[in-house]
Amino acid sequence: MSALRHAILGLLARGAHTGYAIAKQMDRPLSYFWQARHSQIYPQLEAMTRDRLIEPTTIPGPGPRPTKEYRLTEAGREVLLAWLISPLPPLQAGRDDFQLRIWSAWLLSRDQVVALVRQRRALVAERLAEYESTMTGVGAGDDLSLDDPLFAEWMSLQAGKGYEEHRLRWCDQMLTRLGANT
Amino acid sequence: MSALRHAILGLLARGAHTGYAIAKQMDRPLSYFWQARHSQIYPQLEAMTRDRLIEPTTIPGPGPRPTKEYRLTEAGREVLLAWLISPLPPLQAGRDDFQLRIWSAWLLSRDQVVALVRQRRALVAERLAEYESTMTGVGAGDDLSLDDPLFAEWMSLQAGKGYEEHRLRWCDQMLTRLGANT
DNA sequence: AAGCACATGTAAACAGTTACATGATTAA
DNA sequence: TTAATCATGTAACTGTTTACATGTGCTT
Repeated sequence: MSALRHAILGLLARGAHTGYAIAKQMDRPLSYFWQARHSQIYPQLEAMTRDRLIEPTTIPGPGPRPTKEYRLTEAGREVLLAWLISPLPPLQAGRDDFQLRIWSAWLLSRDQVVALVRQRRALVAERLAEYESTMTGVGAGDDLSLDDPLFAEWMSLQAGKGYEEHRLRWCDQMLTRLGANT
Repeated sequence: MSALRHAILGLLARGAHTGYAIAKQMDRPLSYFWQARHSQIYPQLEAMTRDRLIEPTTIPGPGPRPTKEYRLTEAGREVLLAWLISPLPPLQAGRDDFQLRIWSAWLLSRDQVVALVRQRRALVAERLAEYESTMTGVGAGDDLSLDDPLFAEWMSLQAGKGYEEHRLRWCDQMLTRLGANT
């Protein structure tokens, strides 16, 4: 199951959409959602229909081909739910599976969301510790010369560490909002 | 010119490396650098050699095939520098061109780094404004029910907004360190 | 009448992952 | 002697982008 499938399932769980509407949501990268072009989405909708995760109904619309509105099948909803509560993959660069799951967190119970965020928090804390131990080896930033490769590395590490700190704070904020202690 | 090429050029600007050493650096995602597997790197090194951006010298080493150490050519250095000072592409999801450039910022003058970070800051500030205007439409988070899709959207938007705030703070920190006012 | 948003698709190229394949050197 | 690390490559597959292709309905 690819991330794109999960993104589409997450969108359709909120209601029926045409391929065009899905493509429009995924075309602009705001709100931390998945990004994809319509040329990727239309074939994927075909494949998901074949796999009985979604089903189309033809509705009136413009253009040379029939306009189709897709909705989740029961199997589709089950696949989405199973993915939401499966163990998180390790942190990786680029596209973020966890962030995609959060978009569908409204389908889960409070306890399930808390468990998901706690898993995330553990992974982020681990990564943050790696950053901190790496950074003791690089130096203080103020002591480094601008034309020293270590200065550039320090800048990169500052960015990476700040990023993980943000993600950790977010987890803690959400756990507080959910009424769970960190 | 693909991002992978720029990543390899940035690494080789710091000194000669074997394909294996490059692959090792790029295999672990720490320090905000580019991620790639050796299966992507070896063919790319071939292609870059053909394009005269890098050149190999055979050195003694283990295994059935010759061990090659690559270094930048003058043309390679020029391509790297030209990329570093070219206008930043728009913010996109996933892999981050700017973060990759920062890794090679030690090759630039103070003024060039300041210009680069200011460009970034402008793009991030623009995005942050988009987040803020979107979030007024969603609501307060505390008022929303956990099983409301808007609650999940609020969580996503909180994460995205916090991310942009982090990037903005990073720009300001770096500009201060560089002795430039925001 | 021109231009834009709606709407769906395909083709070709490029990027990236996983798995296969080989073998020397070094340390436990 | 067994295992890890060094070292380089290819093949098959999956994912993503860019460009091509078509035509309606609404607004200016």
